[in-house]
Amino acid sequence: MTTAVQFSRVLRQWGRVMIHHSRRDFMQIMRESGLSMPQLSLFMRIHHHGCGCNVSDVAAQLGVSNARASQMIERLVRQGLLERSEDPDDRRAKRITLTHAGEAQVQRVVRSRQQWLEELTSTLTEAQRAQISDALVLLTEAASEMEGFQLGDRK
Amino acid sequence: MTTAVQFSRVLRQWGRVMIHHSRRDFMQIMRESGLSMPQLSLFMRIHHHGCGCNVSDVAAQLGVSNARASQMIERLVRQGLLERSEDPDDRRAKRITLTHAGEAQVQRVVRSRQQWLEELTSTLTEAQRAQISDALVLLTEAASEMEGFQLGDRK
DNA sequence: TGGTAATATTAAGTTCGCTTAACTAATTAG
DNA sequence: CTAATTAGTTAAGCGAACTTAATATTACCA
Repeated sequence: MTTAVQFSRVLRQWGRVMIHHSRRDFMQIMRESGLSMPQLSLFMRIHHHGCGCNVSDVAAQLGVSNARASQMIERLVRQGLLERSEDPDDRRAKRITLTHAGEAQVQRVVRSRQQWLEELTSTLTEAQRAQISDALVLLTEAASEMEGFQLGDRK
Repeated sequence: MTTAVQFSRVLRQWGRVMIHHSRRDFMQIMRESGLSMPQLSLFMRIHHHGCGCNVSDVAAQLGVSNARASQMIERLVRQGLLERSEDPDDRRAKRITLTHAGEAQVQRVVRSRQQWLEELTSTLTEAQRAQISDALVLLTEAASEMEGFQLGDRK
């Protein structure tokens, strides 16, 4: 018998494990790269958002004034992690993109998560993987339907 | 057929959904309670750690000097969120614990996560729950074995 | 027992994050 | 075409975060 309470406890436990790891890796990379939490988060956002945010977008994402966003971007541009180019459609605006070096930082985060999950994968049998995979698809779809969370199959 | 690559992609997707929510709720509560990220994180740590950390523990957890930890704690004690008492075993040290009000802040975070998961639970059938539950137990145990992550069945 | 190490706090000073305000340049509206 | 708006940058300044150094108290050790 699986009561709703038991079920949600199992969900929470797995969530704890995931978040614990994710957080630890993230902070590790923060330290190693010398980037702050908002900075690295910003990189992840730009990466996932795809292409060009402008300065105002960045400010809104970070919950910060336009002036501050401009200052942060300025510093990161000087460090060679971000690139600032004119928006051809509106010459007042700037397109903010990751440089090769900036993208590399994002990849460190992505890879660290991937690595842990793949280690985990390797400890499971084929049958277990199939079972878990089906279950997680169910869950993810349920969550997605619950509030239109953007899944997106980005690469 | 479930290849390792496919499997780990499914895992990542669910992870993304979880972390996205967890993060959003956390920041919401930060804003509402007027606590900073390190402060609220600290509360979660103290809560999960069980009983009394001392000042040095807090400093280590936060990656900060002892002096700074002492200052932060001082402020939170004044706000009535933390309690500072003498360690009977070592009278140099102080035991840092959450007050009722501090624990209440932790509970806001805990409940917000719980609530989302329970909403999710309610959209699933009994059979689906059982299936997912089994799968997550497998996963959590695998992760636990992989590196002795402390599960702990607190309450 | 006397000296050294550990724990916590306080003081002083520095750095950093962030905001408001003023300014420039490009766009849109009347 | 002029006026108003919008995007971004720069400057000035406040306050919080953090550090080092000094101090007090307690524990350990030889």
